Amino acid sequence: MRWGLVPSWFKEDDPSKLQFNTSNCRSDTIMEKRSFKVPLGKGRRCVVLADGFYEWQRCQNTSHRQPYFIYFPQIKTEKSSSIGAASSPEDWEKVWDNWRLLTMAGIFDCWEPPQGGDCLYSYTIITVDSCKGLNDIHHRQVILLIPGMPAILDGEEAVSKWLDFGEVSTQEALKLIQTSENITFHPVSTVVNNSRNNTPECLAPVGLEVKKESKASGSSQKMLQWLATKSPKKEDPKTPQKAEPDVPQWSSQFLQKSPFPTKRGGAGCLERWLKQEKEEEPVAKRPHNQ
DNA sequence: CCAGACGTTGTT
DNA sequence: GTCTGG
DNA sequence: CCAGACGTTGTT
DNA sequence: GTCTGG
Repeated sequence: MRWGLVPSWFKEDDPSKLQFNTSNCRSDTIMEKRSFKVPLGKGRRCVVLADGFYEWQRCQNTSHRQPYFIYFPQIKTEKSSSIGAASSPEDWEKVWDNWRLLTMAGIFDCWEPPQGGDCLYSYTIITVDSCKGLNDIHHRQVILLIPGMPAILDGEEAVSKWLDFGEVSTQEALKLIQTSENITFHPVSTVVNNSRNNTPECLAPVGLEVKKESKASGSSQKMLQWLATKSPKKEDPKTPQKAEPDVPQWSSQFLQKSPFPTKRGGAGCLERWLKQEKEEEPVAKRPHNQ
């Protein structure tokens, strides 16, 4: 699925021409936004998985912005109870082996290219007010981190309910969209500032940097080396596929032939349902008072 | 009725 | 200053 | 969010 | 496609 919801009514021939941001969806106005309310009413709810996400702290009197990696608290290891610059590479290995992925609530839609072709599935991530923990005290310093954060579905039950469009009405599902306090974070290098950088260094803990880019120090150095060699790959660093001779408007990476392979009927049923835009839905009529 | 938007982040 | 690409 | 482009002619 | 603004 493509990040950035492309509404089903979008008229252009290339989804990249969408002239407004749909990467996120404010939970407080979700029912008054055409681009989100309609697919939500059709039960098009999804869950977005990620190791975590980044936020930048605005510092007073400087243009420097400190990035943080934010994620679910992880299972404790015998040696350390938290992840930080002091953690050893060994601890990190165990943590990564059992990493609990962040589960964020999203809404998706299906877009049929006007010129024909497979439907494009795309999604938006719902945002909520930031939690206390992200505006809290850290290293004796008050850090005012962020005003908003993604809506986190904490636990299997919340995830299941959010996905169960048949049994859980939009009204009920929206009750799952609230600020979660079950989150932790640590500062990371400004290497993450450039989105072209996609290396383990992006999420490695660092001491709060002071001025210029200081080299990673001591244990941090060792850990980075470990991350570079043994950590799970975040993406294939290989060269991008060379362009096809006759690829039309958008990159083929955004097109899926069949997001739900018709294996044993069940998925095919969902696939069929996804394409039926005119059918009455089994979901209760949406409420207007949230 | 028609025309035009349809959205979020953040803000010196 | 504003928009696109990642 | 941040980084980086923002443009046209014509082509080594 | 659906809603808002004029």
